Amino acid sequence: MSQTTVRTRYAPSPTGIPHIGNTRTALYAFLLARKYGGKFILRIEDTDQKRTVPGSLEKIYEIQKFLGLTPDEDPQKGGLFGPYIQTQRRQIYQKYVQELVAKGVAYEDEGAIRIKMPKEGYTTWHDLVAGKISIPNKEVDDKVLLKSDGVPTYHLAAMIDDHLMEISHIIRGVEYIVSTPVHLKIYEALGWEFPHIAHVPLLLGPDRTKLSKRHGAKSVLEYRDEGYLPEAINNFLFYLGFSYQDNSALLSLADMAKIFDENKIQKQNAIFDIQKLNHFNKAWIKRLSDEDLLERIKPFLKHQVADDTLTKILPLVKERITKLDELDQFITFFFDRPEPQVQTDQTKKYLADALSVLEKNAWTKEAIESALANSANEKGWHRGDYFMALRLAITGSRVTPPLTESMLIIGQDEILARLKQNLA
RNA sequence: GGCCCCGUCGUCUAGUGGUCCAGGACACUUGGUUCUCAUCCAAGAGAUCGCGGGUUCAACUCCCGCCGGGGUCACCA
Repeated sequence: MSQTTVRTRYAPSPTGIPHIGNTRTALYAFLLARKYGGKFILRIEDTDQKRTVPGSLEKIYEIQKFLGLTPDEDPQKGGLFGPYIQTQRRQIYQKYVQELVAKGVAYEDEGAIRIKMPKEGYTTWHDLVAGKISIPNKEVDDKVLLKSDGVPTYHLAAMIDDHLMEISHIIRGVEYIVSTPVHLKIYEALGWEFPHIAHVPLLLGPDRTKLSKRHGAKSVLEYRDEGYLPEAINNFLFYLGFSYQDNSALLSLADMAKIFDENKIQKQNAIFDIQKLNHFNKAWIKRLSDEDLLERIKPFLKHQVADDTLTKILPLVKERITKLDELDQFITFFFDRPEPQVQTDQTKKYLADALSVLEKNAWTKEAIESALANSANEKGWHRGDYFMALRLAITGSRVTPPLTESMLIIGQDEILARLKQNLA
């Protein structure tokens, strides 16, 4: 490695939308490159044509863009080591397969080329995550390197590419641990120096089984559509397998890159805990500036709301929502007059009183608040009950943003109308 | 099943022989602030450190066995 720059890669196969566990691995690869001022490469491993799902590539780009995990080199923007799509590199692999065969490290078998693995001894390496790993060679069979149709398998293509693209750190999932001896063998046979390697653990579902599509594992895109912020997702993923301070600090990608340590990635599988994600999302929403939140919330609104109105509403609700998609329902009463509530004799008294107060009162927060509170006090009424009756009549809900501020936004005429309607 | 990896509160973790009858965070409970909710503040509950043996004056920390979980055994990645 020595003086060479750090280059990491995220190499998904376009066989569907990567789920959030894969994305965590991508995040770590990204952070490692950023930490050392290196390069982060996105490479597409599409050697299994049969499993390729159309549209996957676009989704992969979409996820990276959404999270801000921008590659320095990828199929779109290119780079010095392209092409970055393996099926476009087929001729490159041929040369190395021949070299492997010539050296007696690989052999033909029914039209395919297999690597010849030793039958005894152990293959041992230092894994950045697990430490020393040792696998008996007899457990590793002669993997196919080049399929009979001339297309390379992962084992061959990924290793040739990692070397040619000068990858300094291979960061991938634990499922590749057992085939690492094959990869080491290829590097060794070709006389190349093996990169640092880290096998990061899995993300498990709440039932402790591997997160997968059939267990409802979602992609980042689905979380985005529910109203999770990219900042929150990154922050959550970062702490799921890495520890820093109190494990709840709000960190930007730049912050994370600074403190990330490839030697301190957790060894054990982590369980996906939606509550922790929710915590980060809520915290990040709260931290967003009103202007920023305004733009981000728009795609989630069914109501047509003018910017200046939304600007007034946002401060009242931003620390009351966990996800962006919760806001719309929360602010409905600002625009739609709720159905009249069922009133008791007592709540009618409250509303009639409030109506008489509000009809002639100055229309400011302080004036409304004190007038209403004073009136309730004079009658000897419980303020909470009094305001709740008002809240229900005006918003149709027991859980709302602050009442007086909301009233100001809705406007005096409409407020009076709603009260009258409830008294009718 | 063979091989490999892992095993501290529900969850994410701190912890590398004594300062840990185990600390923090999220979630949870309670109280305070408050017109509701949320925020914020405070307090609390929650882990016999997977189990059993060793080694040691002393182990969550070292060794062995067991159990549990996961990964992998494709011309998939």
